[in-house]
Amino acid sequence: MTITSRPPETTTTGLKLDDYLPYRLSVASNGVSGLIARAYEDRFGLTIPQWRLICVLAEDLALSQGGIVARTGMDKVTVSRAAQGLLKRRLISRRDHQRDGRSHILALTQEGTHLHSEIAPLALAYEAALIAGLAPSEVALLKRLLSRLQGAAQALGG
Amino acid sequence: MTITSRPPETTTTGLKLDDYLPYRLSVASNGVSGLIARAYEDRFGLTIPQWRLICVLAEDLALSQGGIVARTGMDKVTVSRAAQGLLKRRLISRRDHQRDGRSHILALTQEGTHLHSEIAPLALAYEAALIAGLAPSEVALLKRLLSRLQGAAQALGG
DNA sequence: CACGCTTTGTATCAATTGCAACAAAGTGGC
DNA sequence: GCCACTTTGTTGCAATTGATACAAAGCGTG
Repeated sequence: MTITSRPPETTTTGLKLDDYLPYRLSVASNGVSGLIARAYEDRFGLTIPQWRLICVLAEDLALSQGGIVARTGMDKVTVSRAAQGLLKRRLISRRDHQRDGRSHILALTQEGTHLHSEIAPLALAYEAALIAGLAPSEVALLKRLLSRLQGAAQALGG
Repeated sequence: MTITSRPPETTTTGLKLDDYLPYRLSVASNGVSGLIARAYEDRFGLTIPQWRLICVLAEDLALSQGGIVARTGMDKVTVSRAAQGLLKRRLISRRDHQRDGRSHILALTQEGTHLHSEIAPLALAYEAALIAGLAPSEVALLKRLLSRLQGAAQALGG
């Protein structure tokens, strides 16, 4: 909530938490992620990683797990577990790769495709609600800035 | 990395992961948080929650744990454990509240204040590096938009 | 083809997280 | 003043997470 009036200032350092970008970013992201995660979990029994897999496969049709890792930056362990969960529910299928016995090709089943088409409008509605009141140009700028931050973080540490 | 060229599109739904704001927000935030977390952990042995407590106490001088929860939105368990860790290292002190025997007042020790003044420049340097190349007006807008998103998420979900 | 090296995915483990239950203290109606 | 209700902070527990180690398969040089 961050309600309280903030009287005394001691810092000579010029660091104020409420103005510190990484903090703001984290708080905003946690709020949004929490909201979305609860929605998917409650209504469809999907975790965020599972939902991401479904989205990626809906876009790219078929990928190996390594391909999903490259595409999303998720951890390979996370992808592996998400894939196992989706497999159990038969939302994705898993064919052996012809040329590479280690690798498998993941793709949405019909059921998975159906679920995706069912959830996508909800996801878009959430996004729309979040950005309600913002000008399209502001949203575009926001996305550009987020990419920039992500790139800078990666360059600095990754 | 998100390197690959993205040829085939199957979605009739208009949902593209790379363009989906909650996803972008989460990826950017994780990248930035990870960077910062590693820096604090490696160089000072502080977790992010601990660092937040230090910042809040540097700004507000003295607060109960409940006050910190109200101020930051952190979970009370997280605050409790962060406080325990800082207490063990004598970076904060803990006086009994006069009127309320359940509550304690946390404040930075001299050592804690010193550590804060040591870390703050590093924190600011990271922020500066992240937003290098952005116009101040863009940064200001970014912060406003993040607040907006956070508020919207809270309003939608509780 | 044999040997080392890389790559793909899984399993194991330790740390972090947040919810729920709890003890201790405070508040208020009667 | 007593009894129910709230508030503050801690503890226990179960789930999630990611780093590490690993098995299985491919690659490549001789």
